[in-house]
Amino acid sequence: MKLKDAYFFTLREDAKDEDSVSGNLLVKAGFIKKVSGGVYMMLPFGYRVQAKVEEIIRRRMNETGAIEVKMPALIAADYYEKSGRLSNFGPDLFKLKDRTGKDMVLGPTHEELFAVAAKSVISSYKDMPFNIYQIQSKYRDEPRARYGLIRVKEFVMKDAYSFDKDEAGLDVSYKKMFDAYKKVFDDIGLDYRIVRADTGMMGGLLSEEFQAVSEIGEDVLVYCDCGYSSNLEIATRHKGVPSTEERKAIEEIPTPNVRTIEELCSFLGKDPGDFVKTMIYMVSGRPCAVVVRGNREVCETKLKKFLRSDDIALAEPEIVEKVTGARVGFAGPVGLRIPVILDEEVTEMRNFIVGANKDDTHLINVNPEDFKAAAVIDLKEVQEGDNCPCCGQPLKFAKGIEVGNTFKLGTKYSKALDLTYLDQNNQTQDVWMGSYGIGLGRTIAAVVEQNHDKKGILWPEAIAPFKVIIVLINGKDETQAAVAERIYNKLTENGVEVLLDDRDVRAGVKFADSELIGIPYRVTVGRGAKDNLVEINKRCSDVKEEMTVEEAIAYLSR
RNA sequence: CGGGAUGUAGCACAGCUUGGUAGUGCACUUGAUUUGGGAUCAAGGGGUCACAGGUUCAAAUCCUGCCAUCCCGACCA
Repeated sequence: MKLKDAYFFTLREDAKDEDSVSGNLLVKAGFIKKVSGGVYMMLPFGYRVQAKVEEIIRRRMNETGAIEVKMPALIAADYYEKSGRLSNFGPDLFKLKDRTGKDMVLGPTHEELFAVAAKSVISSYKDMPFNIYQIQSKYRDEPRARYGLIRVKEFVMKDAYSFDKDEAGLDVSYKKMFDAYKKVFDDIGLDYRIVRADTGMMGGLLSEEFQAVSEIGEDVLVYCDCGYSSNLEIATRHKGVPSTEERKAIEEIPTPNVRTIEELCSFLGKDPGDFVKTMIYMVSGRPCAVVVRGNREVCETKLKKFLRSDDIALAEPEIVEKVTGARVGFAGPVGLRIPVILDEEVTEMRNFIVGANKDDTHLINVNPEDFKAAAVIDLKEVQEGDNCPCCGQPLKFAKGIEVGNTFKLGTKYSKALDLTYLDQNNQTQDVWMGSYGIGLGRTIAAVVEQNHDKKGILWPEAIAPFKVIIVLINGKDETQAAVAERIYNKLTENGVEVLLDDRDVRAGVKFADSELIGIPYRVTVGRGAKDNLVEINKRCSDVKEEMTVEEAIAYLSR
């Protein structure tokens, strides 16, 4: 591509409405342009990068034997009604009507249609396994779009679905996809980590996330040198050592207007870890107390899983008062008449402090024997430094951007969608499904988050929009122009993707733009041209190397 | 959905408190001088001041409404 007559622009100033480094750089460098909140145009260079990512994914998918299809984005709502997801997705789903009033949705993900597609081919156990996938736009009405391409309302996703006759088959299909995903992200050159994740209420068997390590990541990754790796939502810790402290007599103490753990700590001169806090939740309309150590957070994912309900929320103050008989801030497990779910860590504690279910009052020297727990489970979030459940070493935390997810769905899904086959014994069986997604825009944004400097983007060669940019210093100098043209033609002939900056602007502008857009190799054609010499430098280093035109062509054609 | 901030030329902003009919930098056009790290000088073009009402002789400015964008929150007792 020659820049002079191309559709190309960059911005000199930061975009005022982009909050992330990647969003800002992609906008400044002219790769994307915001249309409205969470909706972007893909401009030529951005589109080229996306095409590169697509090709890498396509190659790795096809290697596994997966076959590409393309589903519509506009889908009759019936399909989602049947699967129960119309309500499940709730407000995140884009809903619309056609002119006859028929309800339609813009697909947020495509299990339904893929199941429909699979039905056409599956009737016998002999019809499996197979895997079909697509690269297509998804629509989700995010409550808050942000971070450039990272959280958007319309995005391109690769989604694949595997169909097997039994669990062993699913394991094989899953492993294939899992390995292919590693190759995809290795090819792209992303720094990522694979973590176990919650399977959610759709009832899968296993979910693993591919997380690009990044400070702006919205997920917390918990890991250990021993190999343990998990999303915070389901991470656990190694059990602690029970306290051997002698039991003391329970005692009521006045704590006027002390409502928060922090206030209580300064009031009593204790640490949050000396307290046990009690939170009143509403679970499908019924109150329930959740009890964890004072310096801990409740993990709602774990709670939901235990309660087998998605419908949980902290109770309103009025309910808390009704249930505990005290204002918010003084709830405790002793004497409560609602079910108490206790975090296992509390059973290791002795003589702790809890709310007394009485205004301005707490109890000290409380022990687990002093109240009844309906259940004792792990329902807290782990913290950095907690002991690894596998090896006991301190756990480490990192933040990640979820760029891919692999999912063993099992049969629950096919049951809901009535996807069955006949086995060797002429018995109807459920199909075992897996689903696998990669967010293209997120992947691109994550690459930029991980690969940039003050001057701009540093694309890994695998997904750079061009491999080489030729900076023609003075286009009016016929020798320079001829040399640049010769290199451009020769490289193009050799199959190298090359960009020629033949614009009639000053050299400084061309240098700055070449760095902003992050092309891996730059050829500078300037004063050396008359001696058949050019300069080469890599975007990722400051070293300039002078060589002859022929040497440069050979070097860049490798 | 709750709280906050912002909407003025293609981009980034000033002007608003104290109403008097719009400005700066970059970009753009023309000319000259420049020409290996975002040039200089000169002369220009471009804005129903987000939108809709209201107050006023007069509104970018004050009032009301509305839309959009961004931030924070949307669970810690």
